[in-house]
Amino acid sequence: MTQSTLEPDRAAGAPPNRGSDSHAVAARFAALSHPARIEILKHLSASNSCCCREVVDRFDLAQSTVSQHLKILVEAGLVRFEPDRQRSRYAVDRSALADVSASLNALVNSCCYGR
Amino acid sequence: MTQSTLEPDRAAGAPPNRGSDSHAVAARFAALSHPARIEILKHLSASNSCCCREVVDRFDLAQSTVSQHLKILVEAGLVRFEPDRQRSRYAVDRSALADVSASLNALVNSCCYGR
DNA sequence: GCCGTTCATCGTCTATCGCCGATGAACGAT
DNA sequence: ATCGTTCATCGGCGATAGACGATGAACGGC
Repeated sequence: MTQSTLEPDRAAGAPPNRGSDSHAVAARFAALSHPARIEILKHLSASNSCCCREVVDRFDLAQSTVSQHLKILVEAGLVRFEPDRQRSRYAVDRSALADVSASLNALVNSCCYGR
Repeated sequence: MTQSTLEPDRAAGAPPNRGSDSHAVAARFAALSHPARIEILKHLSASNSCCCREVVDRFDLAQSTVSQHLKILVEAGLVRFEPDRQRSRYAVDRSALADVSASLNALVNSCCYGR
């Protein structure tokens, strides 16, 4: 819906400019667009990897809420999920995060290349 | 609402990590979390500054929709607005954009400092 | 003075977000 | 076998996002 003419090179079989597809980039930013998720990311990275519960009693959010936030981060590819028995492991995907950063840098550069 | 314990160092008189307040950062990412707004940003920067109309007939969105997107970008501080008669001028605030990029870099670094 | 253009704003609609409590599955420990 | 813990998912609720058309103000040109 509403993808309209935003991505003219979308329908074609072209695998064009990886890393600067507006939809993909926007989706990643969306995952970062909530303070709770940013804090969760920090927390995850501080303690190399966490289970859900660990996050839950750090921030006072309901377990279901935290689970959802984690899911969003996972689906955005920013966090890797490893279902280890009960203690499912959530860990920051540092390269993915660096990737987003690179995308943003690219955007900033494309906005400043002339000067 | 729901700011709860997300910012543990909020209530104290501490002026702690300016520039990495999760709320502020998240708000900027929110502005970037829509493909149309990313494309608009690119367009704005390509043609140094634009009026609303110019953006409107580049992307096929209603004028009101574009106006809203621009407003969101302005309110996020990513775009500067100069009401020049009819042809209101919208221009990317490059330093603000660089700032967001820096915030994200900081986040990435804080996620990778150990390795 | 009158018309066309530009644009911000309002009202409306639908879809999604963000939160929660409840539920049920999976597993560990006793 | 049973109980407690962990966690993903569902359903519901209020709020917000994103889209549009319509409206009215401001201005330029005729």
